[in-house]
Amino acid sequence: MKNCINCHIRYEALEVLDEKEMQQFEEGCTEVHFDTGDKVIPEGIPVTHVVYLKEGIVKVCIKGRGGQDLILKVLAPGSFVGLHDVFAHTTRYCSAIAITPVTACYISHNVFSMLIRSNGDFALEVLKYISLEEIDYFHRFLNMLEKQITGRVAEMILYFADHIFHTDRFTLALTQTELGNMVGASRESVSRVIKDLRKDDILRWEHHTIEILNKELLEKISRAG
Amino acid sequence: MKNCINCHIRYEALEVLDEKEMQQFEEGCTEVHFDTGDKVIPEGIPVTHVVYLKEGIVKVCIKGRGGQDLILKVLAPGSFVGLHDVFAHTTRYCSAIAITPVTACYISHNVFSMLIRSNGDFALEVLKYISLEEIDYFHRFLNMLEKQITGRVAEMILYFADHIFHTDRFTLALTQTELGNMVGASRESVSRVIKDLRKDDILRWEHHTIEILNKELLEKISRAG
DNA sequence: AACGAATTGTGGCATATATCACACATTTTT
DNA sequence: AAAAATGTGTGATATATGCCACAATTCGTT
Repeated sequence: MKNCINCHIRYEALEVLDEKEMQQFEEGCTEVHFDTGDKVIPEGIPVTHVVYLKEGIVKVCIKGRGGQDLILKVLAPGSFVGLHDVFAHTTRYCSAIAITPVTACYISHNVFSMLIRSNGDFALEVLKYISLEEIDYFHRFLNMLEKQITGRVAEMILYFADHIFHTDRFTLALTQTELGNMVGASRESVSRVIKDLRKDDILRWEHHTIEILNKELLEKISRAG
Repeated sequence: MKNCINCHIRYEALEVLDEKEMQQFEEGCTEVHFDTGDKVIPEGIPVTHVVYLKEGIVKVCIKGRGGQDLILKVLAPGSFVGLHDVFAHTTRYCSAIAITPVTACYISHNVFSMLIRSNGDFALEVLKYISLEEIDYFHRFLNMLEKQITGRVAEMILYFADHIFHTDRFTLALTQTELGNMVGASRESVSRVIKDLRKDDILRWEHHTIEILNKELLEKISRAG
């Protein structure tokens, strides 16, 4: 099972590792399975491992006041989960919850740091990963500020289709309350936007299965805000 | 002038460099001066240098639609300016503008990358810097979402006092329109909040000089939102 | 000093969205 | 299968904040 060398979903930056380093990586790596709803990373625990998402979808959350979470991001396979926490603190700032069955690789923090120390190209790749992620958050930030809810919801749906599921028909195990937490809106507002999108035949939305019927228009709505 | 070894505002992670590396760093480093309003980093230009803020204050912006900028952050001396851009892209995603006279160190991108490659501890320090910055943005993100404008403005003022100027009386060369761009509010709303804070003797605000008169209450307002 | 340009203060109005409320549907538990 | 819990749809109402407008002030330039 533990076979990073032949893993085809593995982090592409591993290419820069030589054979011996790859072996060290593999030895520090453990595959873990989670069911839907499980905490892949609980909030506040000590950072001991780098978590890499191999299969399934997770949501990354931070706690607001009033106990309600903000969903920072939804991650698809091939992403690190909360990598920033590894270098920043000794405890976890973000939590991550599986919203489908998940297979994750837990890579020992020590091994990961050692590889960064010993292989400069690997260090640069990790820096690139975190930097791109940060810039990605700027995008979200900006979008939340300058668009109103219709546009934000439209963009979110497109994000799921294009970046997470890679298809225009997918099943999303998130409640409307959670979707609200993702775009900074109330559950009711999200519901109303979806109603309109359905009414105009832009979307099919049954239970948790979503299908984009008129992508062009949805993109237009997203852009217009 | 160019004397990183004895520079006392220098990035603390430079401690991990040995003498030879420090010398390489110094050789790749150029001090540059800017007047208020100058672009320390113009948007969209190729990334050639790491920029370190030695003296003065800069604002970091990204362009929204409609041409109006969002101010991502205001930086105090001892910070890197747009470090994420260095590793993420080949061109600048963010711009940075001096809001006081500024002295910045331009460190050749090549030298910086070389040091990351050759000194693993340095690489880890840089990773830590970027990670902490990213988490800091999560804070701002969350605050904007769950607080309303009064709380956001209060928090912004406290941020300036505590993290940028390190005193409760300071001169801030930003217009209210810009303050609005920082907290995601209109110029008028910012103006009204300031009016109230002045009326209640929490703040003195003359021209661009701000003095916090009742910090306890201001903190309470910031927390309450 | 003097003019125009930019910034700020404030009122009134419009509106997007939160909040409350409750019916209905759906899923989970017993 | 019944009951309980959870999630969803949708109306009514309240409100924070944006937008427009105009006066007052400050700033910058000649």
